[in-house]
Amino acid sequence: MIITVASFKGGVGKTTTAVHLAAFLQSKSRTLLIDGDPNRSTSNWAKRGHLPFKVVDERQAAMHARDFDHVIIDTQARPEKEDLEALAQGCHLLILPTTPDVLSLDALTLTITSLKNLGSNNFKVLLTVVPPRPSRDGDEARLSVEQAGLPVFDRVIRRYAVFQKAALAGVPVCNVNDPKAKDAWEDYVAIGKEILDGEKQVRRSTEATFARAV
Amino acid sequence: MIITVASFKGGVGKTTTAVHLAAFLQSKSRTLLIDGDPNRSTSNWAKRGHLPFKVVDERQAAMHARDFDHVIIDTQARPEKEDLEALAQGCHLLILPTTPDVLSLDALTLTITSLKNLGSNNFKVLLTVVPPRPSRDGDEARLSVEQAGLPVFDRVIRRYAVFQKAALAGVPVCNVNDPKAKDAWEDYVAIGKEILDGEKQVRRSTEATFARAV
Amino acid sequence: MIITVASFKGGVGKTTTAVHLAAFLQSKSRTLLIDGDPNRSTSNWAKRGHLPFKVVDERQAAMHARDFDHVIIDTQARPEKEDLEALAQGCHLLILPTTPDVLSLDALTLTITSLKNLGSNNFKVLLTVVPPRPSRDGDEARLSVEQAGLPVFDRVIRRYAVFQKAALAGVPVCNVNDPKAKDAWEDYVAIGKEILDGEKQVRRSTEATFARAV
Amino acid sequence: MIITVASFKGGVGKTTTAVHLAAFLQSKSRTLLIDGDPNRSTSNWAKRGHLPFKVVDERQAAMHARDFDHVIIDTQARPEKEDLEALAQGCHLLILPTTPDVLSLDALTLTITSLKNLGSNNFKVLLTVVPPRPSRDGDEARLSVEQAGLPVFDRVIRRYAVFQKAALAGVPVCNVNDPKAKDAWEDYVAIGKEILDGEKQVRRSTEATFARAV
DNA sequence: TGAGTTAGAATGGCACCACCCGTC
DNA sequence: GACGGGTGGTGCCATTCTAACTCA
Repeated sequence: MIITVASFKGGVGKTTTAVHLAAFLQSKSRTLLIDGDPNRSTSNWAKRGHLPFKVVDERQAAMHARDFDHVIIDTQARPEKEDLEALAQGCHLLILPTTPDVLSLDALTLTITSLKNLGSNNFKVLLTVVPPRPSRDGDEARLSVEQAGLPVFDRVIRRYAVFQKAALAGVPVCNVNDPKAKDAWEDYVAIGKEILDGEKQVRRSTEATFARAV
Repeated sequence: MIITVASFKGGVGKTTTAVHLAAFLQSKSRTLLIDGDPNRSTSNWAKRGHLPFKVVDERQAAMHARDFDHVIIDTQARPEKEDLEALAQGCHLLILPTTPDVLSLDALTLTITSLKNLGSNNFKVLLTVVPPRPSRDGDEARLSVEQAGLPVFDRVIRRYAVFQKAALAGVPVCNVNDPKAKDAWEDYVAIGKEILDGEKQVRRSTEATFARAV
Repeated sequence: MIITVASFKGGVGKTTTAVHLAAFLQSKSRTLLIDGDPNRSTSNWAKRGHLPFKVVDERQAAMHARDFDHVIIDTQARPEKEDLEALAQGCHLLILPTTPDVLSLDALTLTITSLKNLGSNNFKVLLTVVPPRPSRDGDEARLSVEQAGLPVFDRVIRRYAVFQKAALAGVPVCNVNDPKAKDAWEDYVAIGKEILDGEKQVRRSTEATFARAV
Repeated sequence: MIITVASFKGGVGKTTTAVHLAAFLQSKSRTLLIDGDPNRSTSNWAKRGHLPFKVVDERQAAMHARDFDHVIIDTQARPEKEDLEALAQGCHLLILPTTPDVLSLDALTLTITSLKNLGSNNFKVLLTVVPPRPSRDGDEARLSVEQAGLPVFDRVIRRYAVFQKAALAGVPVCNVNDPKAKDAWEDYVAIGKEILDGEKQVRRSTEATFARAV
């Protein structure tokens, strides 16, 4: 499965998302992370410590892609509208992490609408860096995104300091010694399961269609 | 005075910084904000409510610039290394807002070092979205930036929910009805004063040099 | 006076026009050329030789604009429809150089019509790279543009090899040692005069309106 | 086999080389061309007419790479020194097309030397746009490159107008109706055979090494 | 004078850090 | 002595309550 992570704004946990989804998928099957971000943020993460999967430069994508079952692509920060379509067509699932603040949601809805109009249906919004209750930011953001007619992951990624600790240590959050590490990791595990479930569902419906056709 | 706000990552409060510095300077003298961000984030902020200063498109910069005493330029999100030099030369002060997390600081130090080597000395780092104590993130980030030999503002911008409220309302934070509005606004007032003090100091030293020369 | 030069296709003499109008206006008053083309074509022209006016990067526009009487803006190659309006509003006169071939004229009329509908009336088409008689391309192109209801400069810029020589040498044509240099330069002088005459006329009518109002 | 085509200057036939090598390899086995050039020159070529192989955007590389035996990557125009190493590591063979003029050769030797020092040995220079005899440019260029210790293809690509005709028609030269089409096509066929021979040789030596090891 | 509105104060929940303590 | 778990303190955020103010 090929998953692309893209965002219109930085600082929304794009790299964190790419790293942790790769970590989750690696626990299921051979996974490759392609670092397409010009700041090489994923490669730097790996360099500081150790990530349990292979990370390669985007210019080496074609060479390595065929040797892995899952490929996560961490893209550049600010895709143009026209880039989006290309990105969506280059993967099975396009994940768009977004923080629940006005500026990010603005940027999201403005640009995504064009994607929806293009007929792409292989993308999903992921709410990240969600502040703890009693802040209702997460719920409001979800509402706003759903009202725009965009698909959203059921689970959100909460704001935990342990994610920064993990970036500093160069490991995924599950390998950090911290009381909150488990909670943080479970957020991504839940997202990973949503992804795999979604894929199964797609396959089943495809097979059903195929069976009917026969 | 011409001030440019630029950053390597989004979501670090670039737009918020541009808007509030413009609001502060407007209280001193006629101020123009040039929206150079491709998502037009500043223009959208203004559209939702009312900002106490003029906002124009970057393509109209040359036309309006001469009518104002202060000009704030909100640039695009991800300048290349080579862009940075051009940006620095196009203003009296280049402000680089940064959040105190590892990924942002990485991006900052990597790219800025080249600026320092180029001999530019008209830039200053601004720590933004700093989490409250007892988190020591702000202090650690300051230390890290200072050790890299980069100039930093004394004051930092703290993480307050009221900033998002202000963005939503389309006004500067000082015009929001909220118990924390005053605290948030004072952070930017303090930065504004640091800027004006710095400018005075530069002028004084320039005049002194001139006087000596005569 | 602020003049923007924009075009929908490359290779229509956009840079050549910007450079020579700046050279003409500099002979009247302090003139600045802003290089807004991503390939930095004007800056490269200046780098190869010497231009009799100041050339700056677009990102330094706000800083320098106020120190000059005339500003010529050489924009990026391929503006979108929505960009056009912004460009038109950011200057006193928008010049659209066009070669007299079918493809260029097509692109021109299609896009400009929207400008006309927006009520902008501060733009003018300039026929460039016009082949010598007996080719009637120039006349036909003029007819076609006028029938579309678009304002055109009376004079056209003829196709002269000396323009390429000038670009190579990094100087305006008037400083090239060539028998045709004078003819080529006079084309731009005539355009420059049309521009200044137009401005005077506008001023006179504005003053007349004002007098009547009083 | 994964082949990357890169060059330091534009106008050296990078796109032409990528297209025709892909056309040749397609006649042997399933071949994919990845268009990594920001101006989408290859995609545009394909759009004008029809190319006998699949062309995809670089952002879709990971998705499609695994379904083809050969992959040709047409990279961006102006790689930095640091990019070169990454490019070389991302392919089995890095082809560097160069025209036999002083400026190009200069740029080539300067930058390549670093590659050679890095120990990369999977690259080869291809002389392109070589003018016909009696010009000795081709021979001199080959001499100069060989003296620099760089590997060069035995065959060169000659300058034929039919290449431009092919680009305009959106097909490979072999599908153009022109007396010179056969000659032009044979140049690339010869290069293609050199590449496949080289690969066989590498495989044989690898197997020999392996056999010895056993 | 009463009702609605608004500003300020108090409360509870959560996340973070620091400290303490027990165990190996 | 090092590591892990538990506890307390601080600060932000949202809610609720209360008090004062406005307007009819």
